[in-house]
This record gives sequence, structure tokens and C-alpha cells, in this order.
Amino acid sequence: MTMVRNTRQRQAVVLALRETPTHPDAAWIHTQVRRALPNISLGTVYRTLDALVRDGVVMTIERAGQATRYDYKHAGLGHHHVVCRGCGAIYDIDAEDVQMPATGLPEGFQVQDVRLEYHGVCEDCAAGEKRG
Amino acid sequence: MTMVRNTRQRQAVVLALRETPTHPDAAWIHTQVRRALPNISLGTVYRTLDALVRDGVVMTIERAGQATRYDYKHAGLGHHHVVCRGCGAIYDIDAEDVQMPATGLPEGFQVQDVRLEYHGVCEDCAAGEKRG
DNA sequence: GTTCTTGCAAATGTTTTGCAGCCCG
DNA sequence: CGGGCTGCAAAACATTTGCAAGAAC
Repeated sequence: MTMVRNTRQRQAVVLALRETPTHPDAAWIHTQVRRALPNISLGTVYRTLDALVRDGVVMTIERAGQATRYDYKHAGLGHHHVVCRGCGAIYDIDAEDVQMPATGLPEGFQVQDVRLEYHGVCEDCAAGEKRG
Repeated sequence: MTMVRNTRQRQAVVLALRETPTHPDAAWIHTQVRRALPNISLGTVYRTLDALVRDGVVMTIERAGQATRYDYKHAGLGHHHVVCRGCGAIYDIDAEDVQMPATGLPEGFQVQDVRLEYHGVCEDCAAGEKRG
């Protein structure tokens, strides 16, 4: 029987995620958590984040070639993301309306996470593109 | 003024994407395209795919630490994705019902791509987890 | 005490980039 | 012809992993 241990490292990572309103990546979390645990390694941060994702406590926003961003999942409140292709900024959208678990799922597929993402360019980046 | 050139490499990449019903990664596309253009480099494949994504012809499905998958966008037909966390398999879901361009977008944000993804585990992987 | 976790560092794998020469338009 | 494109190979990064020592329970 697997047993998840409540280590100081795990507590610190959860705390850091809860306390930021942003959607940080693993390196940012590492820097942050080091203030309390100076020796914590980046590897541990990754392992902890993976565990939190598996537990469904944290969700990810992933972009090719760029660090994965982590988002502490506020229970019950469905919220989705707006991602700027230019600067990588991520905004939240509150969406009380949940989207239907579409018919047409493969036989026996168990959905753990529904992601709705709007990708595009933010106002500043759009201006930059015109200029540059 | 930027000028997009219609090179043989670009044609071959588009062709490869159009002809497969799967959602391949850059390496697979590279292998495929080499049959017609033996000297094409992986770098060129990446550069071409980036251009196609910018043009809105191709969309991506991204997963941390794993190769980005590319999906030729069938015009007009809104289709979304089911992603298995276990084996990485990607399935399509046809969705005639488009999802609302949510209110609450940041001021001036220009949406280029709406992604709806169902992440979870497929039947086989779920069985494997129980066993292993 | 047992077993899961950590730190460290090296390895892995993907994606990007510099540059000289090539080709499209 | 000129400027974008390409091939090549070498980075640059993000993420994973092996292992011995440490910490939970």
C-alpha cells in the first residue's frame, strides 16, 4: 500500500502555490520555497508538483518549449485560462458554466481534468507585433 | 514586409500532416517527410511547424516533458482532444457546439485558438494502474 | 525499523539558434 | 539579384532519474 508522507517540502510547495495569485513555473516555486527550506532541490519541487497534479490538487498549463505553469485548483470553482502567445502571460477566466463532458469519449476513458484555454495575443503584444 | 515562401519543405510538411489521421510529433513528421526530401533537417521541420501554427493552419497539443503533437486544423469543424496521461494517446472529439468566447477576456486580447481538452486515463492505462 | 523522500548531479529529450550557402519570387 | 530558408551542429532548457543518506510514521 502506497503511503503519501506529509514532508516539510511538500507543505512548503503547497503553501507557495496557495499564496501566489499567479501561475508560476517550477523554477519560480523553487526560488520561493528556498526561503523556508534553503536546501530543497529543484528535483524535489518537480516530484512534489507531479504528486499534487496526480492528486488533482494542482492543474498545469503547458506550452511547447516553455516551462509548465502550475495552478492551485480552487475547489469547485471552474476557472479556465487565457494564454498570450507573445509574452506567456496567463489570465484566469471564471466560468461557473461547466462544459459538458462531451459525448464521444473513448470507451472507458476516465476524465480527470477538463481544460479550456483561449490562446492568442494580449493587447501589448499585439501592439508590439504591428510596430516590430 | 515579410514574405512567406512556398518551399518544397513547407509543402512536404503540410502534406504529411494532412495525410495522417494521427497527431504526430516533430520527429515523426521529420521521418515521414524525409521519404520525399532525404536531406530535410529536424530544425527546418520545427521552423515550418511554428510558421504553420502562427498561420492558424495547425494546432498543437502540448504536454510537459513530452514532444508537442501537431494537428492539422480541419477548417470550420470544431474538434477537441482527449489526452491520456498514461500512454499519451490523443483522441479527437467532434464538437459542433462551439464554446462561447467567454466574457471576462482581458481588455484587447485577441483570441486565435480555443482549446478544449479532456485529460485523464484511457481504459487500458486504468487497468494497468490497478495491476501495477 | 521500514519505506518513502530527498539532494545531488548526471542524463535525457525536446526545441532553439548561429551561420554560411541556397533557392524562391 | 535579395532576403527569406535551409542544413548542420552545437547550444539552451525543462524535466527525469539513479543512488546513497535522511526523514516520516
